[in-house]
This record gives sequence, structure tokens and C-alpha cells, in this order.
Amino acid sequence: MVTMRDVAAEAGVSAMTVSNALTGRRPVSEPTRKLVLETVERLGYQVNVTARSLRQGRTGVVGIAVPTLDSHYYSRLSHLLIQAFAESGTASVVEETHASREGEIAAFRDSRLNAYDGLVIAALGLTEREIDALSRDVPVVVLGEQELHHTVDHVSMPNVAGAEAATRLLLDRGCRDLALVGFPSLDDRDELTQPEGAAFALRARGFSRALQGTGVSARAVHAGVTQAAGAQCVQDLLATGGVPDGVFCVTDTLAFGVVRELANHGVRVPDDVLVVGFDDVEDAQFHIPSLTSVAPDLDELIARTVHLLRQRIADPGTRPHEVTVSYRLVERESTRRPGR
Amino acid sequence: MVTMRDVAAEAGVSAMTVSNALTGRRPVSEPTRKLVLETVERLGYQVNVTARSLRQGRTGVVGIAVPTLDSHYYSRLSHLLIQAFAESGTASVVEETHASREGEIAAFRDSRLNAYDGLVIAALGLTEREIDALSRDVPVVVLGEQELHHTVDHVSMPNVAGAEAATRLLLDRGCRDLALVGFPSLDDRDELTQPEGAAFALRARGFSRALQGTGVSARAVHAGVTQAAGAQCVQDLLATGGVPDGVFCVTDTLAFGVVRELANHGVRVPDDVLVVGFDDVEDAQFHIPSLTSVAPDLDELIARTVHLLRQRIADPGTRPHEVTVSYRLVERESTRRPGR
DNA sequence: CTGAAAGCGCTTACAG
DNA sequence: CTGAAAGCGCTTACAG
Repeated sequence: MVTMRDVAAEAGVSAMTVSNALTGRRPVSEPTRKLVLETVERLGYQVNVTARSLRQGRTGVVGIAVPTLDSHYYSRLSHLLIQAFAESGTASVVEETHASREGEIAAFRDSRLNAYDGLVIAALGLTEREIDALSRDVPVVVLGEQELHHTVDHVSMPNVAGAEAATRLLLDRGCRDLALVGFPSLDDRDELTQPEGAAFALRARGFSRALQGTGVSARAVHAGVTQAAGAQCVQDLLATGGVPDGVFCVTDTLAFGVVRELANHGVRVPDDVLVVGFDDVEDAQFHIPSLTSVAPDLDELIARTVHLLRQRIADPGTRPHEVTVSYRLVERESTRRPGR
Repeated sequence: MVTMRDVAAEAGVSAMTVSNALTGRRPVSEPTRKLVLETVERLGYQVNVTARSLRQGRTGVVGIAVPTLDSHYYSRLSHLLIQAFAESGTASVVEETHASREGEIAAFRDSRLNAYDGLVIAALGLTEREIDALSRDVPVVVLGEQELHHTVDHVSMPNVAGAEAATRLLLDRGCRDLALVGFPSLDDRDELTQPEGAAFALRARGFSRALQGTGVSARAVHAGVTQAAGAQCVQDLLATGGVPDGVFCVTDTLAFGVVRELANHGVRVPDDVLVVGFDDVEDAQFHIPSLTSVAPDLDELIARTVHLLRQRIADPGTRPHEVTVSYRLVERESTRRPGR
């Protein structure tokens, strides 16, 4: 392997000068600079980032820790974060936490070990207290859903407001027998063993708020977070009280499973039941029927996240920020009642 | 930060002994080992992986380079690879190449710089010759579609055979006016500027092979790789010769766009047109209609890839392997002609 | 079983 | 503008 020393010897300068010519950290005379760069080119030298990192105490890489990449939402989020960091000149790598406490602790540990200069984490398994403690050593932005003690930068989704708006739409369209799919109870204090618990509890709270004082009946079902889980929820609804006339799903993924399983039972959307999802993943526009969904402003989410992390890396002392991004309710076929 | 020296001083041993107690590389007497581990625990010491990597010349991390994470197929593939490497005790990080030559070169460079001990790359932008040259310095397994010179380990999809089987199904179901969606020509030698060119050309070849000697007419359309591109292809078909009676799409993603846009024009699947996709992403089962698709054996793909890379890291001298995984054709509603 | 010395390849601080 | 020395925190030889 060609090292900086080899280049220096070949060019007849010191390693320092090679380093300076390459990084531009200190000025180098133009002829020397040209000579060095030519030699670098000729020998095919490439800087050893491990050595640089050890010396500098930082790697120039930020970590992105998400529960899983096997999810339309989190894979897209990771993609957008990578893009945005790249545009601001920062390399990033993605790590899966499997939504587990252990996986999330590992992400913090990897950051602290100089592997990353900063961390964006969609934390689902850790408690607020644990995040507070772990984030002391590492510049971190927490994405998502927890209600933290304001000791760490936090960018969250419009869970309550978005869910409330979605549910209001169902009420406005005349629904009087609603179902909440994806959270086991209408009381958001009920704990959910699923790690997405906190986010989904807030969406359940929005659902319940919209119902307050309306006298509209509602049931809650939960079977997991996948499309198959959405299908299972429909079976549970059918078994326990028949078909509702409106369904709010805490994610689009669940909604796709719901619509599909309703079709398996001959129940049509929107003719017989109206359905709304949350996240507005790309597929929502392409399904048949296309899916009405709460669309959080991902551009805002990404921009704020990248900005906050860069700021915290640059100045770890700044006061933590709390951001909730805005949303739009995008109405599509799944809530357009034909002929009413 | 607590270093190994601190632990050594505190425990009254040498740094060597701390290292050995931690790694188990050399035997350490049981009392000493206990003392060291206790001290490590008490001081909260964590090994600095950057320093270890610099000294060892390797990081214990493998790179996974995919075109984008904003894709059902590649995000799922990344997820499965991460899982499989984790199960075999190997950490991995994901990098996006944006399907560009530059991005793929960067992935090789990052590997060579000691950032990764090995690389799995879904290469789309590089030529065969470039891959041959770049892979000389790095243990690498190429995923996907290129027909290489057998100088590098290569795991590929059943592109030709899968596409041929999919097209045969359409013919068996009585289709006599076919369309190929996702490749611009029926001649697989035609270059596609899209980086997925090589894979899609092979799928086009399978399509053409199935047609040979049947006298069945066929058109080819191409507008990109997204669901929106699939929709665009339908518009192009309608403008240039009307609705075909069978469509083979080179990916499921395109197929979803096709089915959706057909519905926008009042054309029903499978009543008026049969549609088949490729990849068998999870959504294929949940769309309405559910999508018939070629399902490459991803478990096999993952297992072979992980095994080949570990083998090549352990012994860079072994002869390169060429693997094409098997597939199943999964028939669903999109090709079940009602009442015929 | 244990240790003192050297060095992985850079960059920082000190000098000129 | 340029360089010699030191050191980031480990692990690899070499010794005992």
C-alpha cells in the first residue's frame, strides 16, 4: 500500500507537506502543491482514513440508526437522510437497531467509539431516561415519537394532530362506527409492547380526541405493524362486531393490509368502508383504491434533523431543540364516497 | 476518555494484558483476567475501534453498496444482508451508490481504505472491465446482473429464465398481443441508459425467447424504474397501438404503476389485461389485484453471498464462483382470467 | 503467563 | 512556506 511517506519521499518533501497539499489546511507553494498532487496521482496514493480518524479523533461520518430497512417508511427516511447529509458534505452510514433496546444502545456505543461524529436515531426501545443518559457523550438527534425531557435535540412527527385530522375526515364523511387499527386501546396510556408504542399511542390519542363529544362508537385492534397484521386486524373486527364504516390505520402499511383483507371478504373501499392511513408512503397513490393519508412534511423533517445534528456537532453546548414537523392530509379514493 | 493504558495502570498490569484479557488472543491467568474485566467495567472502558483497526489493518465491518434505499427491492435486500451478516458475527454498513459509476467507485475506494474488510456491491454503473480491475484489491461479491469475466465472485438473479417463464404464462393464458414494460427494445443488445440496463436487458431477452416462433405480436416501452414510470408506459402504449392483452413488467414496482394507470383509463386487470411482474416484493400479495410475479430465491441469494464473501476474505486466492439463484413463478389474481 | 518496545499512517504543536 | 518530532490508542513481534 502506498503511504503518505512514500509520496513524500518520491516528491522530495516532508509528509507534512503532502498532508497540507492534500487537505489545504496550511498553505503550500504552488509549484510544490502541483508536484505533490502529480506524485499522488502517479503513485495512486489514497489517504488512510483510519489513521486520519485516530489522529483527529473524529471520522467525518455520521450514523443513522433506524429500526429496520425492511419498511417503506424507514428505508425512504434513511435514503432522504443520506442524500441530505451528502449534499452538506457529510458521509453517513445506516445501522439497523431492530427496534430493540439493545440495538439502540449499540448504536450509541458505535458512535462513542469514534465510529461516528454524530448520530441520528429513531429510538423506539429506549426509555426517555436512558436516551438522556446515553446522549451525553455523543452529538445526537432523536427522531420520532417519544416525549423527552428536553435534554436532547428531538424532531417529531405530527402524531396527535395528524391522527385527529384523519379521524375528523372520516366523521365529516359521515362515518358513525369507527375502528382504530394498530393500537390495542383507545386509551393512549395503555402500553404497547410493540416498540412503535409511543408514536402509535399518540396517534391513538389523536383518534380519541376527534371522537370526543361526538357519541360515535369506536373499537381498537392491534396485531403488529406489517401488512399481514393489518389483514389480521380486519379478521378480528369481523369476528367481534362486524364491519365498521370508517377505519383509521396508524400507518399506511397497515392500511394496505386492511383494504386487501376487506376485499377478500367482499367488502369494498370506499363503497362500504372508508379508510385512512398515516405516513403517505409513495405506494399510497398507486394502490387501488389510492389511499387517503396523513403526509408529514418529510422535507422539513430531514432539513431540521440534518441542521440540528451539524449544529450540535459544531457546538455541543447549545440548548436542545424540540421540533414537530407539519403535515398535510392528502385525500384520495379510499375516502371518496361514491354517490353520496 | 478512558484508554487501555488507564485500565492497565488502575489494575497494575500492562496494556498488553488488558488487551489479551479482552480479546482472548493470548491466555491470561484467571485472577488477572477477573481483575482486568472488573476494572474495565468500573472505569467504563470501551475499546477504541479506530486504533484497533489501524493496527490490525482491518475493521471487522463489511460494506453493502446498493443503488438506493428508496426501493422496495434494494431496501429489503440490504435488510436481509445485514441480518445474515449479523448472524455470522459480522457487522455491516449500507452505502448508496445512486447506481452511478462514481458512487460505485467510491464504494470500492471506501473498502480499500480499510473502512471495510469486504464489499457486497450491486453494481450497475461500472463496466465489467472496471469491476475486474477494482476488485483486485478488495474482497468483493458482485450482486446482480452483469455477465462478468469470471474474475470475481458473482451472484446473479434468474433474469432470463424467470422472464421467459413469466412470458410463457401470459401465452398459456391466451395472450396474443404482448407488451414489455421497462426495457426500450425487444433486442437485448440495445443499450439502456438506465443503470439497471444489464438486468433489464436479460429480462427482455427472456421475454423475446418465450415469443420465438409463436407469431405473437409484441411492443416494448420504457420510461424509467419507478411506479410513475410504469404509469407513463401505459400512456405510451395507449398512444401507440391501444391496450395489449398481456404485459410483462421487468419489476413489480413498474407493474404497480401499470395496473394503476390502466385503472385510471377504465381498463381492468385481469379482466381486460393480464399483468406479471418480477421480484415478488411483499406488496405483490397485498395489491388489488394481487400481482403475479417471478420470485427469485432471496434466501439462497443472501446465503450464497454471505458465504462467498466470508470465504474470499479468509482466502483471497480461491477461484471465483458464479452463482445464479433459482426462482418460482408465483401466480396471483393479476393473471387469473375470470370466466375463460 | 506477562511485559517493554515498536509501529500502524496519519496530523498536531512546536520551530524556523 | 516547510520540516522534525511526538503521539492518537491500540496490537504485533520479540523477550523472558
